Amino acid sequence: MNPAKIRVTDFDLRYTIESGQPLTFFSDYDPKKNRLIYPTASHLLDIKFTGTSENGNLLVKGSSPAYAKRELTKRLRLNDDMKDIYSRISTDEFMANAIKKYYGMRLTINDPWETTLCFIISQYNNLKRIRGSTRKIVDLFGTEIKDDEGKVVGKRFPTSEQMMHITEKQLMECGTGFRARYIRNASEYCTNNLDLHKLQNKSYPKIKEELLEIAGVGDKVADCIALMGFGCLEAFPIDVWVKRTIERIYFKGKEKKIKDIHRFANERFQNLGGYAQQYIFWHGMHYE
DNA sequence: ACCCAGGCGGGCG
DNA sequence: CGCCCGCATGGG
Repeated sequence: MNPAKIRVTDFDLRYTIESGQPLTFFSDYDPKKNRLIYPTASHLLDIKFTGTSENGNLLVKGSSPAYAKRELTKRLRLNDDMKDIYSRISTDEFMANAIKKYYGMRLTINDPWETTLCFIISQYNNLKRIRGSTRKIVDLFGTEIKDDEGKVVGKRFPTSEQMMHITEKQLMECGTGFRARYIRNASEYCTNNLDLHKLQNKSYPKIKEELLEIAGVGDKVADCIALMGFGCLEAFPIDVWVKRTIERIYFKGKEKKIKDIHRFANERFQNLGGYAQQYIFWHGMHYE
């Protein structure tokens, strides 16, 4: 089958993949070739980027062109008008620099359950270890993905129901530490009490409210899931890097409460807090 | 050796 | 309520 060719503008595959979103944790990316192997629910997509961040193409193998286009348009938020978004979140020199440095970095939309797991694992953790743990879970317990000839080409994330049967000890062996208990609980809860897919078209406050019912999911993780699992651009997750960076840039290094930072971000970035946050996080983390 | 990481729940005042 | 603490584990 011919590869799908998708025109993209204001898009950078590398920054999008590497910027600490769930995609980072369970797909294979080769920066030299600018090529991504990405497991969706049913296919293993082989994605190659050519061109520049202003004007490029995605060449996608591994599925029909129609599927590839539909899936990636959603997952990589290809319909976002980045020029408009940038003009609205570029409120000062720091934001302008962040946008310039990581031009084309998109938010992504990931499977809600995968997103939930990734961000439960993320708490009080670092990117390298989050990646290691999630990959190990997929390797050990994931579902096989087959191509048209029935050949196994990769694995995808286990469902909550599949994960319900993984013991705490097995989860600990994946390096999840004290989060193993939360993972077990979330697997049960999202199998028996909360169907994440039914939150799909709900409002951000409603989605967050429901997510907070999962033991092991707090304010920050719920915002991450709302943003990267459900696409709520008004969510503004505040982790240590975002907090630290905002205090440094906008409050002369003075410590602020999470609540105050939420208020600040709401006033400044309005319903595009999620995008602003992604640039603050990634640029702030690599600052100096 | 020591400190920290895309935080959270529980316990205490 | 707000604040403080412990939590597993590997890398700097």
